[in-house]
Amino acid sequence: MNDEPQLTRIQTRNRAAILSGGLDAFSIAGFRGATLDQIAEAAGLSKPNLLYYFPSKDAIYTALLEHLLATWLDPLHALDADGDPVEEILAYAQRKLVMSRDYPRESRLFANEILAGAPQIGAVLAGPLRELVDEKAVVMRGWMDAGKIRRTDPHYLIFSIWALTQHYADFDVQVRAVLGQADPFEGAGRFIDQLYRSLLDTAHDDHL
Amino acid sequence: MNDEPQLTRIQTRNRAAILSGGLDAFSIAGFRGATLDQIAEAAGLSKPNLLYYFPSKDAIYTALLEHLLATWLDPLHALDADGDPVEEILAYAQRKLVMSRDYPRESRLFANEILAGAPQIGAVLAGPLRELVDEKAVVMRGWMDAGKIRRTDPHYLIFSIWALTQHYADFDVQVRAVLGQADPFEGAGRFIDQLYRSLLDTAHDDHL
DNA sequence: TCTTGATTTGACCGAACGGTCAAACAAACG
DNA sequence: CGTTTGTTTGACCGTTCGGTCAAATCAAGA
Repeated sequence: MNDEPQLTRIQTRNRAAILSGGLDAFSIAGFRGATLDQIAEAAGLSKPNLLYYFPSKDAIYTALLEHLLATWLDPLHALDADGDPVEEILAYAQRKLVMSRDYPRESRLFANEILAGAPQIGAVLAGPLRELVDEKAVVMRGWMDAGKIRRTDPHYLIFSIWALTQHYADFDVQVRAVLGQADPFEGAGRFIDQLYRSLLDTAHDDHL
Repeated sequence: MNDEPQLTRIQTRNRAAILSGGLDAFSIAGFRGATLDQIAEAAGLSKPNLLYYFPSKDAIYTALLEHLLATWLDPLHALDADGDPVEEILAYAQRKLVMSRDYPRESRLFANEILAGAPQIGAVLAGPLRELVDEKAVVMRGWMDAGKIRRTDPHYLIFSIWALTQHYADFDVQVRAVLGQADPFEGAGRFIDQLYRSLLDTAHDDHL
């Protein structure tokens, strides 16, 4: 049942350090561009010691992707069919934006994997991810049929939320270069709110 | 004046093949992840022959980025302060989307460079790009002051267009995995149109 | 035709790569 | 304390990396 039966303190500490170092390296340079020496230095370990805890570079990368995927879809999962439609979608977008703010390395790791053609997680995209998206698309279509939000394509709506929120993690360097020093996430949150409210709210144009 | 005074047919053909092969390799794996052997094979040349036309891996990468930057900002440049505000912004978004459809490798090359921290084009982002964005933000603010489009933050509006359009090039694999086989760009164009029309149009809620 | 310059390549270089291994070292526990 | 298990590392291996070079080949004009 339990994959990791007993871990010593040292194992827990060093495995975490390796995963953090690997996240640093892979999220910047991708799988092929990152090196074990970089990861070892970031983790504060020697390269052979690193390979004492993980059998290969691949294993570190796979562990990171698995851990990522385990939480990456939570915000969409939490979209509640019984909640207020506009507020549910807005809250989903805000959750995704918070993830971009708090876990930018994870977002960039994901982006690098997709850019490389999703060699590791391609099956997840075409399987569980697609099913989840389709399920939530049905929910949204129900809201549209009920006249609670304006009619639009639910799949592209979800894509737009992914794009808008992950942009602030993946293209952080560009955003900050254009905006100057300020923290972009507050303004981004406000804009995204306004954008989807004006798209989804039926109060504005329908029965006035 | 002219950087490349005379190029033989062979030089023209082989330089183009190398740049295309480099674009393939760098856009998938990033600068560090791509190898000269990959580029040489994609270009149909031997590695030493490749280095006869370009002095180094860096030179290929730099040439690609320079060529990219020369055209990357054209769609935003074309945003006309004297045109119809809503249609200008919509047309800009559509131009960017067409670039994602027709030049996905260039978009992914750019994405990889930014993800890596923009080591080569950081100065361009903080310089010419920022100035261009600020200039167009002033134009948009003028439109808002004149009541021609709804008031919002011009910088985040531009970011949102970048995010929404480049997403379909950079995350193409993911989009196609979720949608199935279909071509995503037609639907994306429709959605983006609807999205920005509902955000920007003042006809709906203001003076009704 | 011959010659000259442009092009191509096999062989090679030192460095960096992912990974191995035996030996040294530290921690826990009786 | 000694022993046993867990941990760390220096030295090393084969491969791949970016890049070099002299020699071979090709193209084109006199």
